[in-house]
Amino acid sequence: MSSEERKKTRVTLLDVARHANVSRATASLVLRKSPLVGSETRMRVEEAMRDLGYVYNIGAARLRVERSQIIGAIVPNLTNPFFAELLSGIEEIIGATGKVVILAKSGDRVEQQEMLLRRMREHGVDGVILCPAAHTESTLSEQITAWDMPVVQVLRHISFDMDYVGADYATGMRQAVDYLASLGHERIAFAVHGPVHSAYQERVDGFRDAMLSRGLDPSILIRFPTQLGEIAKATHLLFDRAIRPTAVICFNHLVALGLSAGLQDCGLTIGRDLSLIGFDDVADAEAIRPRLTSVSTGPVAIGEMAARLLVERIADPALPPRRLVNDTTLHIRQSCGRPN
Amino acid sequence: MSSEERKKTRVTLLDVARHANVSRATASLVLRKSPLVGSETRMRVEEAMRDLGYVYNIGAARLRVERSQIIGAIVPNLTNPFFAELLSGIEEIIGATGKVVILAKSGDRVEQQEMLLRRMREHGVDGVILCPAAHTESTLSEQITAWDMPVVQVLRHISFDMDYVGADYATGMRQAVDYLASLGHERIAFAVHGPVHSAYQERVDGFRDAMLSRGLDPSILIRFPTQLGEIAKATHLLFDRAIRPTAVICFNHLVALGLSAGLQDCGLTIGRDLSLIGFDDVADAEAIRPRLTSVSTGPVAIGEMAARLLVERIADPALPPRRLVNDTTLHIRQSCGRPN
DNA sequence: GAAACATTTTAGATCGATCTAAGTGACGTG
DNA sequence: CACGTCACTTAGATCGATCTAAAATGTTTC
Repeated sequence: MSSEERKKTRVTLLDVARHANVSRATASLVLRKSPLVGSETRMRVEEAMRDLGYVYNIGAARLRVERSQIIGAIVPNLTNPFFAELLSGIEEIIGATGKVVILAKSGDRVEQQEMLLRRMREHGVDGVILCPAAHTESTLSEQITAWDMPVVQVLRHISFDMDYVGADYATGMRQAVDYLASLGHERIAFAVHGPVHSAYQERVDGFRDAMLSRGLDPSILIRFPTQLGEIAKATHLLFDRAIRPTAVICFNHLVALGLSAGLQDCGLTIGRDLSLIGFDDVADAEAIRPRLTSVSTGPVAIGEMAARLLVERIADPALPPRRLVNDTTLHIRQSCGRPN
Repeated sequence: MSSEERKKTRVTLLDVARHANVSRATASLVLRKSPLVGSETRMRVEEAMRDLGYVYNIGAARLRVERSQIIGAIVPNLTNPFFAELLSGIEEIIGATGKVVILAKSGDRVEQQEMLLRRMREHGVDGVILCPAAHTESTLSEQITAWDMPVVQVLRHISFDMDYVGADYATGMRQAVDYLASLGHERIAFAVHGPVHSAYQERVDGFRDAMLSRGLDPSILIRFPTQLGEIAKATHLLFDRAIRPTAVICFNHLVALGLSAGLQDCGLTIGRDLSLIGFDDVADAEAIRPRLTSVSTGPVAIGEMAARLLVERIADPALPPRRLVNDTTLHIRQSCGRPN
């Protein structure tokens, strides 16, 4: 009993081998489904594994072979459903390839992100899917290549030397602007918030380009607070300017939800008094009434694409860097009408 | 150059030791901040680490010492913001202790969950935070103790032999029922959905008890579809019965969002024509108008509690199993009024 | 100057897998 | 019957850390 208890040691491949009357090497071959072992032997070993309740020790294997079967995912934030959906896509694909994903949030803080990258290297991850924290220096990319660690950037990019998967923000913006323009809107505001990063810049640029190409004034950029509750309270910012917009495009789903609530709080009717277009269309946004016309960027699909890209990158590190942008779709619902 | 290239081997502790003119053992002691090494030596070694860009290899260390610094988290689903917030709490605490979390979703499928548990064992996780898939057999708990793997159950429980952290669903239900009753409601429905599990049962039981103790009919249980969009479309189920409820308590935030949307689609005014109480109050629910009166269960806090419990459990596996329930709070907002 | 002691340092075994290179038999062939 | 082939099987080194037990060094004491 006491000797049983002290012998808390896990079942090892050697135990299996002994139990099956073969060598450690043969047992290892069975484990890796090598065609070299005879079928009778194979069966005996597999039975031994079952009998002893053997569990493969990836950590030990990894020491020899250069593959940990772990990949990392670093996102700014998890409470934002947009990133949660992204992660869901990542986990789906990575899990299907038999790997496992280590999750971490940077809080959009560069030092935290640095710490996480180091921690992941310590764990010997095979690669990382990184949504770079705002204000990440582009030199990070050089460090990463120096470490030769496969990395795919998602949603935001800091360098052209690494793979990137994101949404086609420019087209999304154009879809939104075109639609509003087609309804007759001319004074269109872009309601932004959060830190500046590539995706922010692309949306702002996309907005500007789309507006200019229609001959409209692209300068109505209004900056809102970070938190959902605060955004709703700050709705008045829309009306504080000399030129009052007749339509608003929202930076992301948080701004969309916030303004949708805030406008109703002001007693305004969305779609009649003011047109509103959302961005990023996460699942919960379906529940907003009036239904939000919105540009959908497909976070789950982006996560899946990023995961696939990373897997390919790990398989062949020599591949030239690729950039994938997911198409956006304008879902026309009820939050837009003609200007008045 | 070519010899440099082929020497792609990572910097090891032995390299550091040689560079600092000490033995591997000493370098290892420095790494672990042992007080045994002289300060001059320590500095020399630390400098060598910096010079060579040494990265600790946790995997190798783990082979000797029984600690992988990895914990697992298994949830049914990630696109549901409730679980995302839970995860955020978990990551926060685990990350702060220097560990790392492996994330996986079971899709509420028992076989998938089994596969994930095995995979995590293969990775040698120090423990797992598990939200058991619906229909998980309680025998799983025996297996887990046989593996002697520290596990904390969250939100749902299948066994009293393992730690558990959840919300105080019974009290939450009582708060909701009491509040509605105090407004004069007598025909209160409970709108449920999803698979049956302990948390489901606790809510249903809580509802029944609370209703009975007020002398009210506890039998108005209405079952809704799984998807948000479907729920809204199924709103009519509320009115299909002989006795028409004047108030509805929602099983979770999905049902709350769905019905909130569905009722507005029916042209009803929430709070006047029908009172609605939400459950689980996730961040995005703030954007619903009229503002949803809701029982908040605090997923982030639950995640944090679970993580702390797991850390303690890992430190002392002999601890008796504990059960923690997080208090619920009724947030009174605008979705309830007197019956008419 | 030897013994006793404290302070640092180290050689070598070890964890649990994989990989290389070599070793068995059994069988067919010239 | 020696030899090459084929189909398996295996001993032993190896990955990069930790740990034990012992050695080297310096200090004090008698």
